[in-house]
Amino acid sequence: MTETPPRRDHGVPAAVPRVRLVDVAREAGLSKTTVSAALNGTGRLSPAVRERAREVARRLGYRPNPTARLLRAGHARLIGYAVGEYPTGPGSYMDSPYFTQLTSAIATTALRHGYALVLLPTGSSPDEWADLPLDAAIVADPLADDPLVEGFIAARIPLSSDRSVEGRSGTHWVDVDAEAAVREVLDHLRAQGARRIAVVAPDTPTSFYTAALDAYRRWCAEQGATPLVTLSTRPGNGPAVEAVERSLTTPDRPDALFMLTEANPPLVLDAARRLGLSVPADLLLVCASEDTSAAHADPPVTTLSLQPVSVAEKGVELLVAALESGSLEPTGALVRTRLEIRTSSERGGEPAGGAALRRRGRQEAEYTSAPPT
Amino acid sequence: MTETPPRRDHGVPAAVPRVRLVDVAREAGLSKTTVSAALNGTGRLSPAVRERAREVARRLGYRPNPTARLLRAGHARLIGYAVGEYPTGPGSYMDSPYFTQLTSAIATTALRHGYALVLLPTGSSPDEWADLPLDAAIVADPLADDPLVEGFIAARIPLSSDRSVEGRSGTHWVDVDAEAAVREVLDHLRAQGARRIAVVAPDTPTSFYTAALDAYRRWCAEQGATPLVTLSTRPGNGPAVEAVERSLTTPDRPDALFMLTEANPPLVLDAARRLGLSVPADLLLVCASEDTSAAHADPPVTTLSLQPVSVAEKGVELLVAALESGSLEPTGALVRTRLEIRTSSERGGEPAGGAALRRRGRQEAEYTSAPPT
DNA sequence: TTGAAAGCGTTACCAA
DNA sequence: TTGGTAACGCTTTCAA
Repeated sequence: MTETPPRRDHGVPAAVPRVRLVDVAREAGLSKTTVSAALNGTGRLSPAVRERAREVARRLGYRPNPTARLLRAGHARLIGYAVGEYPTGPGSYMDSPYFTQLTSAIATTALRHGYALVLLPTGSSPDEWADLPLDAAIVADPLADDPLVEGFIAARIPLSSDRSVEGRSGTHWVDVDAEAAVREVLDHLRAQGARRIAVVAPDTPTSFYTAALDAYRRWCAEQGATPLVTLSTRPGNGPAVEAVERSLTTPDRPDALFMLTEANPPLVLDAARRLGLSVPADLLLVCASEDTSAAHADPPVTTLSLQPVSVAEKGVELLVAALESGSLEPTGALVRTRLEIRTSSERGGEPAGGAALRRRGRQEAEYTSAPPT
Repeated sequence: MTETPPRRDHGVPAAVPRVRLVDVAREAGLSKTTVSAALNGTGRLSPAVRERAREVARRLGYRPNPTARLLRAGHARLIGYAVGEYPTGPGSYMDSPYFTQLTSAIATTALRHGYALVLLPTGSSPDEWADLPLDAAIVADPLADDPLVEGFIAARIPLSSDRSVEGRSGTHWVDVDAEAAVREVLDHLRAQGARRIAVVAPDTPTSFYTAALDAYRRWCAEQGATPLVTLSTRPGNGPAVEAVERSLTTPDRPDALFMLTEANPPLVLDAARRLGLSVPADLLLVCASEDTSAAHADPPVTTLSLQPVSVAEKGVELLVAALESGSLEPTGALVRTRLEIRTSSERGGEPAGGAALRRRGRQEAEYTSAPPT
């Protein structure tokens, strides 16, 4: 006989009492075990029984309880995700194309490996996610002594983050090769004839920007050049544009600008234009940005991509590998950036307007104008 | 005596056998019940015992198993989130400021109500999330007969989406008032002197764009004006800019442009400039966009905000209210858009460059240039 | 004040 | 081939 436990509802008033495995079993005149095997395609069951169990389950609208399965399975296939940067400021990290692409790619990659991503609040305390059945976590751009990072490590939850966690048990890191990236940009600008290369960078302790500024200063020292650094103190396009204006109106007016601060490239061009500077004739421009508008700007803007997709993939892969193998061995990887050279940083490049005029030549036939009513 | 069940490891090789409640109980010489009460602050325990239990738990590094608590509690406080638009195209929905702000706001609002968001893949089949213990789901901009929407409804998982789910049991909808939005924009442009208002819209079946185009055509009919519609067929800034160029080179050249397609506003200005059109003197411009660069463009661009934050808040609130009350009663809400009028749509507005020249006057002292090395 | 035992809903082992 | 029973780890009722 199958047991018939009396149901004692507790908690939220359940509108419809959920159909459980026992309910299906009772209705089908089978045992829980048999029905479970039938639905999961496991065990050795006669086709007739299997089909009957399935039919009854379908008829009753049975849905296995995910939480119960999770408890049995011992893992939830859930990865927590948080971004450490800009803990306070207005406008979340989602305003940055770098972070949106990173977030999107992490979610996609995790999903491909069978894990779903749980969005955690920036700057939250470890207690808030203690009730979530997370198998692992990813913290992008952690703050110094990030409470989230420390919390996950203390909870022995495998963690993927940046180089600041290097070597700690159960952690994995991915970082961008800032040194190489900066050198590539500066060497490129110098080869194009730039002699006074200014940099606009955000005033954050984020590892990439710190490392990038260090690399810039080293490069300047090697070249015997004067570092020209302007800091943008708050996130957002407004402050970034102001920083550009300040940078370009310096006594020793630069002949090239390397925007490390993430800003909308057309806006940077606007700023230069307002100051009477023609890009690339008077000013070479390179923007560290993932903004797709760079390619369509006038002139198209050279960008340094921090390759958020690669960072995401590597971070997830290291984490998943450790998860599957059960290893606590820390691992890490360095990702190469990508310099996409466009007109804005090529001495002798076409001035603004050129590309557009050409484009107007091959007007497409897709135009649809509704007829007069 | 406390039971001492032999641990039989199964599944992934656990590097460190997790500390369970019984382990703490045994070590402290107490029962599971007592330790549980001590840690949760429930029951009536002597301060001494409570402290001892806590001390032992701390010493052993005990972490309650979230899944087990969830099974008891009957809910996971997890909300699934997916976006239906652009199921195939390259570049995810995360490329759009509207969706990033929506996503960010939904996550924040949900968290504030005690729910965490689980990112689901766009266009996934219902099987893929069947193992996730979701209490509810949100599908932004669902496709027609979206499999995700149908799956959630079939699984009796409370759902928040757009108006297409209106009236179905356990569903909630939030939509933007497209009709009112379009009328406000067109009336504004007409009041500024526009007579031939062109529209560029994406070629998607998304409810907002469909409704907006309908409203535009109705308005034109009322005014006895000719609808001038150009469709941008693919997502992204490139196709949007091309559509703008097509729209502005029409035989009956428009004197105002209403960009429904989400594009980077400075890029739209660029396109107009390349065609020899000065904004706002020759062309009034309004962009439906959440892009913050609109305010900093030259001239600043008037935007129609679809208020993703309001949409997010309302959607989550309706869902949470239903979750807490256990009601299956469908609910819904209409959100008002917001027209942010700037120079680009004001006849007689300041030409490009003006704002910047003023700004250069009050140069700030924040500039930091490193001294020569 | 403390603790034994009964669930929560599922899957896996092993006996019938 | 099928089914009883014992976990998974926790909270809670109820009896001592």
